[in-house]
Amino acid sequence: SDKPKKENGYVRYKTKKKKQGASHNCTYLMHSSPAVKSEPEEDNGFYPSPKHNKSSKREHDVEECEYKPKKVKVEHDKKAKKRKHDYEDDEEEPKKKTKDQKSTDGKKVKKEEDEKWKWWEEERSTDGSKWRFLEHNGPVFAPSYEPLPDKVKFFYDGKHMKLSPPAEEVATFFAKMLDHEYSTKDIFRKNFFKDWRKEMTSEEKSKITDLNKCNFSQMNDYFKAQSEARKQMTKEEKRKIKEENERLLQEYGFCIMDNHKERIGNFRIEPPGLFRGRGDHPKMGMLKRRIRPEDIIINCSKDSKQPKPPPGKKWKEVRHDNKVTWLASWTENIQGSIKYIMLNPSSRIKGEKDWQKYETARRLKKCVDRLRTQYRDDWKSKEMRIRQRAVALYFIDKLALRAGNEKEEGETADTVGCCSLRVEHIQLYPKMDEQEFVVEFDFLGKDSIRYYNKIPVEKRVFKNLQLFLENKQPEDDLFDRLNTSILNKHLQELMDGLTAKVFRTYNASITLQQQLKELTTSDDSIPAKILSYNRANRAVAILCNHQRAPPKTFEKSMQNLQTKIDEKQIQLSTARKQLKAAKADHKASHDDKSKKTVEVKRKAVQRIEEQLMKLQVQATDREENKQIALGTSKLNYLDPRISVAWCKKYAIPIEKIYNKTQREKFAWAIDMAEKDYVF
DNA sequence: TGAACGACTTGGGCACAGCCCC
DNA sequence: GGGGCTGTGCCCAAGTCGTTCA
Repeated sequence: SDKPKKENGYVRYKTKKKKQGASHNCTYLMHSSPAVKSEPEEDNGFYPSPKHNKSSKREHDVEECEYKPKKVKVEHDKKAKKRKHDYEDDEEEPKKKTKDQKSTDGKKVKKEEDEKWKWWEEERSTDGSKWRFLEHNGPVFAPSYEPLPDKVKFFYDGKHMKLSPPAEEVATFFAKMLDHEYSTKDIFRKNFFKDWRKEMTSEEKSKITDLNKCNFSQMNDYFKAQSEARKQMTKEEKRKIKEENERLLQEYGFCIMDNHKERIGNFRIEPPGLFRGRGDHPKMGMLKRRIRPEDIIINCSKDSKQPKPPPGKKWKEVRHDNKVTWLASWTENIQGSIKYIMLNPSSRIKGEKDWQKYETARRLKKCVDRLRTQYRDDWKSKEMRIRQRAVALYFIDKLALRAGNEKEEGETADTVGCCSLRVEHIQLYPKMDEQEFVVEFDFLGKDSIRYYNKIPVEKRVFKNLQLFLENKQPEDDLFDRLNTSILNKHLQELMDGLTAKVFRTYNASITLQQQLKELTTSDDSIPAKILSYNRANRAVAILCNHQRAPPKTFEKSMQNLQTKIDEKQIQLSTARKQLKAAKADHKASHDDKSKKTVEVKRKAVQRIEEQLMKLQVQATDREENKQIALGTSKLNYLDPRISVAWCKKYAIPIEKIYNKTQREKFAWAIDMAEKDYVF
């Protein structure tokens, strides 16, 4: 029997939660489960197909000669030397930079030169330091508050009331959000009002006691008018603003890191405002306070020119920690977490990490079969904790679920991942729609995005889930003997650097590679091939549950596209008739002029056919993409070398797949991947 | 040992620049 | 030249995971 011997007083691992856990469960399963026939590996599109597993000689060769930092951390030097060697055959090793890195002359490093900088061909330090030299100008602060003009009035209980500047500023935050659904939510209003009162003078506090009696409509109208005025600005005014932004970017948007001018990702400090959490966030509406220089910790080299705080102000601290990558940080007041200013994804420091991430996923590819065999075995373990770990890992692998850290109740929206799933999030169906052992998942994941899925699982998984659910309440943890720390510790033992999230990267990338192989036809036109690429990308986005709200203009834009298609079809039929007539004319006359006309008409038909096909492909793509966000997987989960190789193999310009920013981020991959690259 | 902290990646929404079409 | 649409980049919230603290 699958029934365990029950044991009380087990240790709970979920310590952060205040909720009571399941009343009891067992630590050891004293009776082994009946032998369950091992089911064949299902081909659900997530696992590599048997064909894929048997990597061909060619694939093997490619992998052997590639840029593969097997142990990225410890063999960085060797890797770099090997790469250097790899490049010697076909490419000149980049010239060594000779600038004095300790000099602020580094600023003079030309942008053009840096755009071409191939950091991936250089050796990196192995001592854990992230940089040797770092110089920057500090962050840009939010503009200070400008009081409203006198004509813009605030009313309380129907009477005009002049607010003190601090109270007025916070009131404007709310006034700006009147048209947003947020401002109607009880929690939002309650939190806002509580924090707003803290900014009021004692007189204001005694008068303003009910948010429902506050009238912000004049403020709201004022900001709408301002926004409208911005849209109506003359070209000259717009140009001036653009120039000012460019000046700020040039002054604060770059830093010098190890001799190279690097773009900073977010050099502006977040302005004050009302916190807008996602989903049912208990803190929505709270006041995000203004960040001042006294709140900022600056990180830079000891020997660099330190950023100057605004006149009369001081930084909280200036430190020189080269074990971290951030340039400045501050603590925000809502969650008490630290916010950072860091480099742009195109920077060396981010690129290296990204590259390393995909190399770890590729290492997983090599041992994933062994891991799968092991967790299947573990489904039969005598220990409950091992069974839970194995079933959770199966979900993470098969469904690309996130790890699911514990969260403090009442601090954030109630969302879960794999390890934090609760009984109420799954339903078991021994039989459903002709399928056996179906598990229905329904929960809110990251960003309160709903995850809903019904999947048939292996019998042993199903039986285990039934066991985990025994004697539990809906709000109890499904995996009460497991948390992400335990899971990751286990994974670390199985493969160096392996964590739950590596499975997501691995499954995403391998799915893209398989789908591209399956969907691409050499004879297809470029738009058709791009449709195939987007479909492969889409398969990954669906796997990772990357959803988006359908764009507000979706229906209209589809309609427009359909109108264009209809018009094009009419155009095509006219062109075809003309071609037919021209052919008949030529048949009768047999002269050169009519022959030429036939050619012209034939070309016209061809051109219109192509245009029509392009529009139809576009419509299909857009329709299929209605609620799917491709960006996240493209940017974070898909080894860019797969896409680059695909482009090279099918002669697709890389610009069709990656826009400018993406090309900058993936410069390393674009440079190194050849058409025969295999993930 | 578990909680808290810190550093970093991942994520969807939205404003707006810029392009296209009339 | 103007209006509308779309893609891009920014914004900043919300995750993951390793380290430090008590």
